[in-house]
Amino acid sequence: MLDKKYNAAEKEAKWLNYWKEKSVYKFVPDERKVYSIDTPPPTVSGNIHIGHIFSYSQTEMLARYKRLRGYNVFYPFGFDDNGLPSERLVEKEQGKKASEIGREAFSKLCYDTTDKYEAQFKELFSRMGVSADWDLQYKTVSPSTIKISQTSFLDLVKKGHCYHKEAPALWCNECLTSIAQAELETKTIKTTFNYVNFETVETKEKFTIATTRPELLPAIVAVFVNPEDEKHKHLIGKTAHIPIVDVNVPIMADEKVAIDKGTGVVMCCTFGDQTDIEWWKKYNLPLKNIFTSDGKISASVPNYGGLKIKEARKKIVEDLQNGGFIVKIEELEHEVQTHERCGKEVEYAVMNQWFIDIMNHKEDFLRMGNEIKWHPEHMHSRYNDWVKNVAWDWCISRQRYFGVPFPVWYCKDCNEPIFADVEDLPVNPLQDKPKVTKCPKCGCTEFRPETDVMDTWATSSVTPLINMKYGEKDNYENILKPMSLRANASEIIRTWDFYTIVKSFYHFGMKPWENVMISGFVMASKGEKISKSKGNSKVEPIDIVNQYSADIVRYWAGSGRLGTDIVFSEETLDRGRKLVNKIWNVAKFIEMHLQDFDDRDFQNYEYIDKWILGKYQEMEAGFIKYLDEYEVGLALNHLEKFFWNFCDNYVEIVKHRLYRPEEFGVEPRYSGQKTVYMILYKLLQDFSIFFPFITEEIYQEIYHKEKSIHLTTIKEFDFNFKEEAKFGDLMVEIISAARGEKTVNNVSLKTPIKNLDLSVSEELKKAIEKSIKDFKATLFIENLNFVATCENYEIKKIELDLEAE
RNA sequence: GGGAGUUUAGCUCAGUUGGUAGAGUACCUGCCUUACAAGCAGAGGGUCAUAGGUUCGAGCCCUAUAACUCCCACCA
Repeated sequence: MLDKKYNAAEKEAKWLNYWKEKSVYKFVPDERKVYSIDTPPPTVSGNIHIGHIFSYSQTEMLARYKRLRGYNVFYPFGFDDNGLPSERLVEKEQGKKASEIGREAFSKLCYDTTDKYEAQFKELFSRMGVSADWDLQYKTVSPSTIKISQTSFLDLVKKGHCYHKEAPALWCNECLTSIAQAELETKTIKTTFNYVNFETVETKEKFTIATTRPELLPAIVAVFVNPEDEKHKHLIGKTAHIPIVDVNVPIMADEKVAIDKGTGVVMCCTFGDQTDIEWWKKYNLPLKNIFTSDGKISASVPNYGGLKIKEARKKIVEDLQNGGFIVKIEELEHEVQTHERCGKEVEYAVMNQWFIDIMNHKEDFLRMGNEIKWHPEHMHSRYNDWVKNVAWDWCISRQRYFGVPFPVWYCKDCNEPIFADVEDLPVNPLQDKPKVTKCPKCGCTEFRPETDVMDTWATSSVTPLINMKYGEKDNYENILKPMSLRANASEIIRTWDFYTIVKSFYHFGMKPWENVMISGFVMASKGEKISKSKGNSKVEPIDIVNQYSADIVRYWAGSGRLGTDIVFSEETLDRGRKLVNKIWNVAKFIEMHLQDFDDRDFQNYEYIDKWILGKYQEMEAGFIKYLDEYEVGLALNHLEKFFWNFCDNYVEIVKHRLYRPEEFGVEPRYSGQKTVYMILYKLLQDFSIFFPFITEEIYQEIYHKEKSIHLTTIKEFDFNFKEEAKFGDLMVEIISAARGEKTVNNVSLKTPIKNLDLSVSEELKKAIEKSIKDFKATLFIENLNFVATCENYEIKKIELDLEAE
């Protein structure tokens, strides 16, 4: 028998253990159709917050739904531990920079630290009942994933989609590495707009340029004006003399210059922004690299060498002012590009980097996006916007330590890259030697290893390959190409989703997944995002789970609409608590009445039983429809509504029949038993998606002691009880009205009704007559009188027996 | 500047093809009812952001506007 009170902590621990022991969620290929999920490997950021629970829960529920629908669900779990996020975490914990710790020691610290946090993450996700097959767990720096990343890299090199080139790249002088466009975050900052006078060499004519970055004056290589600019076009072709740094540069024309922005005259520096790079390439301008990699002015720059960028800015402005070159200085708020990992402004640096070709295949990536179904659909436009706007090839090399090494050496003499053989992977060029003994190009016998490592996303973008054990003998390539579902939050559409599509297209010429499901964010309060830096997550996930139980926290996590932000809400948790409690109580009630029940074929249902069976069938159709659209929250809502109707109306009606067969008959009682037996079974299945623990407890107690509810499948009813569903609802309305009459008279619902006079339609009258005993018993009616006919129904008189009190 | 989303009861949110506006919660009232007082029954509470338009009829469709959120582009 079910316990009087449900002890969530105890039962949840028990079932976690049971599922693990019985390998309930283990993926074993068989004849069933596979539903495969490409789970986002969470970044091991050292900070687990409530948002993690939210974003993984909806996917988790979908996995459970697909399992109930008979799919063989492939549901792996991974951790994204390589790369800059982990490095920054370690630097923060150690209070030292990676460069101060040393490459090897630092890498070891990274491994230890990520292991520690991974264990915490895994613990939390397990506690939440995530039904992943933990045997499929991976991390993005293990030998096997390094091997896959390196294989992917070599494949792209071989196919000509990945190249090594000295080119300007985005540079973070806080993290001391190049970064990719996708890692940029715009930030509004306050700065000054400085109007500086230049003059032409030829005519000594003064003209003004406006700049926010005067420290770039030593890097100036040209001045541009718009060819249509009446005020300035006469300057074109002349030479500008730059004050302070005392150099002469050509004045050139380009239609990209906005006449009404600033003064309409722009200085081109190598490099201040992306337009500079464009012009540099287009007009073949010289290169003046004035920044060091750690954010200072190069020693070679007179007067300003060695200063930090901001210091140099201040000093140059002072010098310009002293020289009388400043016309005016305006306060300005503008947006700058910062590195999302550290928030510092980015610069540009010309270095040898590995790039993956993006620009030549944008059309293909858009086509891939079109072939994928996006849920919700409008998230597709975020992908499209990004692909259309991306302006750089993807720089995948990072001048960091903790990541996947490039399987590459270079010839010491001619710099020819020497690639490892695929069969030798994984390799670490810092420790391993190339197979060849001399450079195939120049014959030199000495090599230097590539010291850069790959970008985090270069590895995260091969999760489908990791899942399919790409390159191994017994791989899942044929069942996971493409995978069924990718699920993640909207913020990483441009990184994780995009790069994965890029790689899948280059490797296989096809989309990586059939469906993409995008979740919203958890907001700390309305309009305020939970973020690591703000530390505004008010609750610790594990505390919440301990306080409410995993099932109840899942109720909150599952209640949002797909793609819509959610606020952490105790009210929602309370609602979940009530629901779970109700499920327990009604199960107890049903179990009590099933003690002598044996399940056999039965057709002769009572009218009101047909009503609830018909209602269930209606509900189930909608429930399935929502879930097929990935709308987990709406499905839950829909199910919940039916459930309360079942408890408050159906159970109240049928209970008299269940308690008193001597009065209502043995077969009508059986009809009720069979009905609650079937409906509870289905409710448990449906709720098992959201509440895997309590449903398992009830299921095993009442229905099956040997098998997990999570291994059952849904079989839809094929009743035809539409009419009963309709007239039953009308009866419930009448019952409700009669209850209301008792309530307004401040009497208990048990108070007998001496006379109930109804005017009803012929059809409703028939329906009531068919369920007359149930109807009268529910309301404690002594005399039910049909006094007239009308369209639906009308309650003519309710006479309560107040004496009976 | 371009794009996307949101705006419905005090609060959190549903509202499928256009047909009298919904749930939960909170507040108020009553009821210990052979599962559940963590419950049950009931009441009040809304100019569906604003302004136009289409339509016999608009929360829903069209146009414009506003506020909030997000993405992209803007470093001269």
